[in-house]
Amino acid sequence: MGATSDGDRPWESYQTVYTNAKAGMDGVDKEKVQRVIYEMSKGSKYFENEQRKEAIVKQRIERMRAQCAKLTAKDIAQFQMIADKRILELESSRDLSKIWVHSDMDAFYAAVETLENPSLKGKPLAVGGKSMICTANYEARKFGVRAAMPGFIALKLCPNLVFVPTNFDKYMNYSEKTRKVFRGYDPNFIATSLDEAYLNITTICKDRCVSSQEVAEELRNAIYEETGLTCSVGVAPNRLLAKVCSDINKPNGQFILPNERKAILTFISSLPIRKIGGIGKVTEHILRDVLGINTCQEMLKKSAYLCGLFSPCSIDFFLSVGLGVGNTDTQFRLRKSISSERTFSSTEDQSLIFKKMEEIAETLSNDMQKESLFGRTLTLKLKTTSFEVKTRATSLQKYIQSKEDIFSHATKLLKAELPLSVRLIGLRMSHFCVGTPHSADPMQKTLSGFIFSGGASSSADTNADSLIDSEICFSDDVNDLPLGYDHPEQVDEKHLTHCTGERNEATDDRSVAKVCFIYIYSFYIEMPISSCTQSLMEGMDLMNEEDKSADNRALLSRTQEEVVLWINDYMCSLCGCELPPSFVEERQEHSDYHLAEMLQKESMDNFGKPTQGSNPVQKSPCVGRSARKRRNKSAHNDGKHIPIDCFFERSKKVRRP
DNA sequence: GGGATTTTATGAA
DNA sequence: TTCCATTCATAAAATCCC
Repeated sequence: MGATSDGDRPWESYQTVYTNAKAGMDGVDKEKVQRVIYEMSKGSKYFENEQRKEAIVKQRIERMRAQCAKLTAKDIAQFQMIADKRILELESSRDLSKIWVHSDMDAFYAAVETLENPSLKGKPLAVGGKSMICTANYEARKFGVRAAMPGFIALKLCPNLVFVPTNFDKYMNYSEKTRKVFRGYDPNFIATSLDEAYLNITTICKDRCVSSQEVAEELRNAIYEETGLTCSVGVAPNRLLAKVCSDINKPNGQFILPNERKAILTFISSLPIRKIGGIGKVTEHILRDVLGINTCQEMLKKSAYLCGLFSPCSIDFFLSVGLGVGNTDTQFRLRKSISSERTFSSTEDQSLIFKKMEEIAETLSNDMQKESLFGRTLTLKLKTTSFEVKTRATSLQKYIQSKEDIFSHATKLLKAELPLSVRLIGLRMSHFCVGTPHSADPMQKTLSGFIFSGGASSSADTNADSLIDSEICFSDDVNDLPLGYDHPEQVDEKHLTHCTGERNEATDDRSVAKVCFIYIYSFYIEMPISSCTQSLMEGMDLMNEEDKSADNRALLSRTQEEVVLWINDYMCSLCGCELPPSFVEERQEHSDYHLAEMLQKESMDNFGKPTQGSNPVQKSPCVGRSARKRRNKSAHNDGKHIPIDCFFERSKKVRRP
């Protein structure tokens, strides 16, 4: 098959992400672009690695073809039944009641640069460096220049190309202006990047009795008035389709897909699969070369084969694409990892490699401090001189954040890989502990909620484990310990005996919670436990017996009331942090955070005792978790959500009919 | 053997 | 003359460990 014309036109087989057509590239001489990219790349280490990866994909395609060929008529009939059943289920989940908008700024970074420097107007412009371009304006796109293309190739395609370095502060500033406008149409809008967002305009349309077309026009005008920049929008009954629609009349245009099943199916029928978010170079290649699928509608025609080849998750995604069914609810995602990586000229010099890694550890640590994040899984990423990517990960006993901790654990990972010739080093932290609004675990009990609601959760989780599983944990840094203690173990022991009399296996979660609360309280106000234990313990015990003394009521209400006021029902009055109304748990936790802050401040006022160092609350008292196994790891996956980018080959252990 | 963790691959902006 | 980024999410496969 494929290897036909490689002799005459070798560039035709060299496909990269940026050889795919994008908005504004209609009149481009694709063959010329492809040839230039090939000529510039040929023979490089990068090129060789791309060929290696391409060969792996080809093998995969061959494997899948063989798998298809083995299917008997009976197999296919069986898979067709499974597919039809799933199609019916997905069809019945079709929701046409919502109106979604996808807004996408036109050549955002380039447009901002031109707005601030009008002399750039009309010139082909690329934002980014010599090694990589972030965005190209429409003048540059006529030459085949586009995002994710290395600068030196772009310059070859367009010798008059003007380069402007990126300036993210500037883009963030303009992005915030657009978000101000979005908020007026949907306070819970979903921002997916600096220049893209999804808005649910169902309510706006209904309340104001206007069509989605009018709202879309108004929105684009409002964005232009606020920023001086143009955007394109797509309107559709779900996010998957809205995203496709926003690309149709780019730039400075809009496309409305009505909320009618027939219109959607017509729209989908001829739509190339590559237009769908989540289907990239490899998936397109596989679907085309294995099953001959080019359009979304063909997903349904080949549904039996899809069921025979892919995982349930991928099948759901592909069939949804065929039906034009997509997500219609507003769901918020919390950060799951944070990373930093740098590319440099290849080196084998080990002292230099460690020096680079130390710099990255510092950057990462600083970024984590900005968001008060502590993580327990550290991943080292290496890209060798031959462009091969390796990752090495380790999960730790405690949560870390400091540069020293990150660097020392990364060093262990790196040492095992030496000797090495690398061009990139990266570090990533994940598995965060709670402590700030942005790192909240949705399953996490809130501090006040846990203590004052009696602590016990639904059913099984009613012993001291809940504290460990809830990831309330403490620093093992001697400097962070309460006065009079110098070892974390000593603290645990002293606290438990001091507060409960003796360490008791039968300790219920409520008393553990009390101990924990007193610990945290004493920790925050930096006072010996003995000075604050008595009254607090009494207070909580009395409350338990429903004693309604004024003091206890005060303590209770202080903890349960909303400490935070939400401006416009969106922004925290105390710190400006933004949390939409639907972030119920996160808001409660955020409130707890400020409560702890207030308790600390109050204690300073009362006792006139200055705190040492920076704000202890800010320090997020974490770290030091028991080695015990975690349970209910993925409890929040309800199985209904279809991730947009799950489309992998079905594993070997696939069930046969 | 099965759950947890690690590694690789894909995709998006 | 040089010569292909960074950050994040997620799924599947591979491996580890009890």
